[in-house]
Parts: sequence; C-alpha cells; structure tokens
Amino acid sequence: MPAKNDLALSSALRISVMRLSRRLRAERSDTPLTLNQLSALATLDRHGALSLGELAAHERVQPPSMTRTVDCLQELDLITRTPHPTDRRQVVIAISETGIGLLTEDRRRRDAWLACRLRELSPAERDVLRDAAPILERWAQA
Amino acid sequence: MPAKNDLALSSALRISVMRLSRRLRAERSDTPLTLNQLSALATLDRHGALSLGELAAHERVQPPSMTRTVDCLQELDLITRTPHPTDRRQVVIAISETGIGLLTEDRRRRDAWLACRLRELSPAERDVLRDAAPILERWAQA
DNA sequence: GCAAGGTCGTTAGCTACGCTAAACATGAGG
DNA sequence: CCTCATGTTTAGCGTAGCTAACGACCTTGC
Repeated sequence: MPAKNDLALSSALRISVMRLSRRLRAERSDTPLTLNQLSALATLDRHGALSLGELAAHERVQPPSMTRTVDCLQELDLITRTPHPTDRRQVVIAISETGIGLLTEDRRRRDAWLACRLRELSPAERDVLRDAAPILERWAQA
Repeated sequence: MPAKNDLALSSALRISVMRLSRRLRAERSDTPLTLNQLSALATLDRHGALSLGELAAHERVQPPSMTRTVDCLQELDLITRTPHPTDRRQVVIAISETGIGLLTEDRRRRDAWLACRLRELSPAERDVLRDAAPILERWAQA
C-alpha cells in the first residue's frame, strides 16, 4: 500500500478524531466538571500524587493551563495542594476523598455516549476498536 | 465480553481521542488556516455547495460557530457566499478556485504528523486503523 | 392581502481551554 | 552573597464552542 492510501487514512482519522472530540465535549454528563478536569482527576487517581508539572506533562498541557484546571478542582475540594516535602518550589497535587467519590460515582454515568455506541457495534467491530485504542493512546502520549 | 470491559474501552477511547485532538490542534501546518477551517473547506470540496446550516450540520457545529468560520474563509477568498436562488433567507457557501488550490496544495503537507506516525506502525497496526477509521467516522457523523 | 408565526443567518456575549511571556519563589553553585 | 536554573503562578491573548436575541424572509390561516 503506497503513501497515497496512508494520506487518505490520516486525513480520515484526523477529521474523525476532531469531530468526535467535539461530540464528546458536548456529551458531558451533568457533573460540574469538564472532560479535561475529569481527565486530570482520573490521572491523579491512577498515578497517585503528582507535582503540577508532572501532571501537566501527563495531560500533554503546559503548566499554566494545568494551574487553572487544578485551581478549579481545588475550589471544589476534589484535590489537595500540598508543598513538596524537600523542594518547596514544587506543589504536590493529590486527589481527595471527595474527588475519589465523585470519580467512582461518575464512572457509572460518564462515557454513556461512547458505551452506548459500543453496544451498537458488532463484536468484530468492537474488537477492531479494542485493537485500535492502544495505538491511539500511544499517539496521544507520544 | 460483559459491559465492564466496554466501559474500560470507552473510557480509554474517550481520553485518547481528547488528547489526540489537542495534539493535532497543536501540530497544524504553516497554513493560515486552523484544522476546523480546513475541515469545513474539505467538506465543501467533497459535498459541493451547501447552505450555511447544512455545512454547520455536516461539521457537527451550531450555525453561529460556522458563521465565524465561514467569515474567516471568505476573508481569504477561499469560499464564496451567494444568495439562495429561491429562498433569500439562505446563503449558499461554495469553495472557490483559490480554496481548491489551497486544499490540493495543502493536502501534500497537512496530516504530516499523523502520516509520520502511520509510517512508524507495522502493516498489521495500519490495517487495524484502516478498519477503525470508518467506525470513528460514523460516530463523528451520527 | 395580510398579520402571525416559523426558519435562516447573523450579532452579541459568555465560557472553556489552550498558549506565551514574564513575575515570583525557591534551590544549587561559584 | 550573587547568580543562574527550575517550578509555579499571573497576566494577557487567541481560538472555538455555546445560547439568546434579532432582523430578514418564507408560509400559512384568516
């Protein structure tokens, strides 16, 4: 398969991903959190406490952007900001009990749109996406 | 496979898609156009002239958002706004010669990041994405 | 005909969420 | 100490989505 097909494929993927992200952004549940805030919270849940810079790197975002996200999460008592034990420049962000509660409570409801779409697929199609997800994930982190 | 795996899958897909869209937005080429403007232009190229409302629907966007996108494209003479022949409320948007030129000229350069990533994949992985793309595309349009 | 109400596009104003540049605070080394 | 590097925040900007409201225009019912 020559490069021509790859170009068409990348174009299709690009447009689909952009539209799907818009779609997902609109399909958020009734929590007060945006998808980005939820994503940061989930990252803290999965990886444990992180410095602001590490969290920003995980979310592929510049530190100033993460500061604002964290500000909002702290406002809602979903995370805690504590000074780093040895390096007082750093700030350690950790998910709070309230945050964990919201996350587990929300995991049942969020992704409703995607989960619903998944159920509409054939098993073969689901398998395709199961294979594709790690590739997209790798790209998103690269 | 029970619903639990589907939930994990939808969660992984959601986060990947959101991060990838951020990534793609940052990796735009040196054209003066954003990815959304390019997407709208490509839609006009593929589907021919559309009313603003139709174009907005195609792009899964509300009409006011599309008005602004189209304003910008018209500023650059990439599209034309003409009154609808019979219904003077509507506006017909069509890609211009300049727009087609920019599109074909740009198709070679854009998607560089994704195309580059595609080349890094094994043939099997490319096939996975080739299968996955239509599914994502269907979702994005649904 | 013509007034009432619906549709299409635009304008105005809001929010979310990225970014860079620069300020501030702290740590490390000469 | 003084300087320079590093981590976070502040300030300001840009893009792109949304809803609400408005004007222009069609359609319909009287």
